Amino acid sequence: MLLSLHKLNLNLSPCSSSGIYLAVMDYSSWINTSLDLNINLHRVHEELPKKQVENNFFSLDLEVKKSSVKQESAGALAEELKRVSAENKKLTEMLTEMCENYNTLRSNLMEYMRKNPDKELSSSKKRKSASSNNNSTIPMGVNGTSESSSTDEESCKNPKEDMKTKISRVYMRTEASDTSLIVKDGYQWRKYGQKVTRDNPSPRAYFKCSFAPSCPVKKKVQRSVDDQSVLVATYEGEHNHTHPSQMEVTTGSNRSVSCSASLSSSAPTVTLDWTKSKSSSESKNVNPKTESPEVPQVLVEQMATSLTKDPNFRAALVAAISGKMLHNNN
DNA sequence: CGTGTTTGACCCGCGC
DNA sequence: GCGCGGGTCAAACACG
Repeated sequence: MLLSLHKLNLNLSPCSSSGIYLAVMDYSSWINTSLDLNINLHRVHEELPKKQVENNFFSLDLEVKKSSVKQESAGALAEELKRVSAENKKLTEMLTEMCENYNTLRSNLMEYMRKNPDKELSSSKKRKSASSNNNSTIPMGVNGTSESSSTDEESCKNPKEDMKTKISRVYMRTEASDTSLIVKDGYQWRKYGQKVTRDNPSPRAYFKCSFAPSCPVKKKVQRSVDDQSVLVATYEGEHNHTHPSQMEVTTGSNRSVSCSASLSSSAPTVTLDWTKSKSSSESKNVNPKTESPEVPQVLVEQMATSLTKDPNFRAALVAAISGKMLHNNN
């Protein structure tokens, strides 16, 4: 079980801002996965002698080794370890399969979107000269993040540019008290300006992709004039580079999970950054691996909270770690 | 010291 | 031509 926990290295990476819906879908599936894992964890927890497990975990000084564990119970533990390892292997395989399915689905979706880029545009073209803050219908996603179709209201002002740059808009619900204009989309942005516009008391922040000038993408982030808890991010252009988290994966670096070095690398990796605190500055999260970029922060925190609050999960973690220790001591 | 943010100044398009 | 407003620049500043 410990092994599978270590292998949880979430790779949800929409290639562009238009992938946020996808990320939401994926994440819900991962929630289900975690629930399954919890169920299994619970079983492990029940089947292991809790008291002994906790002793093993909290006394790190080889007392465990010296303690008078009878050979019978040691044998039972070894058997249990074997069983848990098998279960872990099975879970890892399930996880692998799930990730493969996810990747297949995602690539299919990307392919479809690439082949049908005009379908959404055509509908928006019917709208005529909407106001610059058209919030009449804000589609909210599961996690409060959503995206409207690419708008052409800017193209009315600048038709030439619209031929080259793709403009999309993303709405993201945040805490109204949160004054930071941060939209976590996974990419790294460099803020280059901020303005208070006439039609909205909230300041508008201007960002460039940190890969600029090679990557021409810009984004503007401003709170909705109607609902201060909604951030409106307007993206201009398309990234001409891979997603930072994908780059991490492709380069094969794996720095995030300290205990995973000894594990086989066949399984997909999921990184849930539980240590990440609310940062006041998006760009300070320079480590794309720990950023869990396209994963909504709230969701991550909820998952982390639910897991860490779950006594079964904690006990199972204790069991797994102590099991590992025992295994190493043998 | 390098990198990113802040913020006032500047540029430019648009309407009058 | 002038003023307004949105967008960008770049020096100063903050931070690790």
